[in-house]
Amino acid sequence: MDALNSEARKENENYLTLQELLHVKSDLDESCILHQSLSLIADKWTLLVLMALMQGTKRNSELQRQIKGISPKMLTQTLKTLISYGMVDRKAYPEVPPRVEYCLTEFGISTADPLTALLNWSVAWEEQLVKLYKEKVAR
Amino acid sequence: MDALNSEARKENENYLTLQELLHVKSDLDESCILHQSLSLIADKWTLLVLMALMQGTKRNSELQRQIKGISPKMLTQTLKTLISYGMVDRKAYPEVPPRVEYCLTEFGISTADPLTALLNWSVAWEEQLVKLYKEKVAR
DNA sequence: CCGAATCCAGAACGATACTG
DNA sequence: CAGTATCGTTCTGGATTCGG
Repeated sequence: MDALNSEARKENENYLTLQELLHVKSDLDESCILHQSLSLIADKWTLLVLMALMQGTKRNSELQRQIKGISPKMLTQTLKTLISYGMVDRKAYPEVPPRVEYCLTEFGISTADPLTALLNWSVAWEEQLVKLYKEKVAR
Repeated sequence: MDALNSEARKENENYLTLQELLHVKSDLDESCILHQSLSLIADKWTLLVLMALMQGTKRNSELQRQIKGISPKMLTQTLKTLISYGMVDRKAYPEVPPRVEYCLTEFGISTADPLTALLNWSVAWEEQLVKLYKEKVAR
C-alpha cells in the first residue's frame, strides 16, 4: 500500500503527488486546486451527462432517455453549465422540427482520465462504497 | 489524446475503462458506482480534511487551524461522517484537558489514488479551471 | 479542549405547465 | 423536439450558544 506517494507511477517526470502539493502549501482552503476542480463537476447530474457523451455525439432526447430520472430542466441546466465550462459543444440545426446535438470538447474528453482513476478505486472498494451509499440515502 | 480508452495504463489486466463500464450498463442513474463514490466525498470540506490527514495523525485543534474557514461544527460533522465511512480513526485519551487524535485508515489512505489522478488533471488544465471556478463563485 | 444543539439563510433540486 | 418559467421543497452549511 503505497498510495500516498504513488511511486509506482512516478516514472513520469511531471507526476505530482498529494504530499508534494501539501509540502508547497500546507494551509488548506477553497483555493486548493483540488477543491476547485472537484466542485465544478460534483453535482447530481454532471458526471452522468459527461459519461453519456463519452459514447459520442447525442441529441437532447437521447440523453433524456439514457439518463434515468433527470428532468428536462436539469438536463438543460447541466448542459448549459458544461458548455460554459468549455467541456461540451452544442450544434443546432435550423430544421423543423428542431435538432440539437451535443458532444464533448477536448477538455470534456480529458475528464475521462481522473474519472477512470476514480472508477478503478470505486471498483476496488465497491462492497464498502455501495453499503455506505445506501446508508447515506436512507437518511 | 487517448483519454477515453487509456491504453497507456492498460498493462494492468484488471484496469477498467469508462467505455467498458458503459458497455456493460448504458443506462445511467444514481446506481452508477462512479456517481455513488463521488457523492460520498464531494461536499465542501471532506476533501480538505482527508488531505490534511494525509500528512499524518492530527488533533482537532490542529485541523481547525490548518483548514482555513471551517467552523467547529463542520469540522466535527465531517470527521464523524468520515469515521462512519471507515476512512478515519478517532482516538480519545482520558486526560484533562481532553485530547483527541484523528488518523486515516487503510481505506482513507486509498483515496489518495483517485485524488492524485484528479490533482494531475487539475494541474494540466489549471488555467482553465481556476478561471471557471472564479466565475462560479462570483454567482 | 472537544463537541452537541439550535436556529436560519441560501442553494440545489424537482414538478408542472407553457412557448417557438 | 428543444427549451423556458414559475413555484415549492429539501438539503447544506454558517452563526451562535451551551455542556462535559
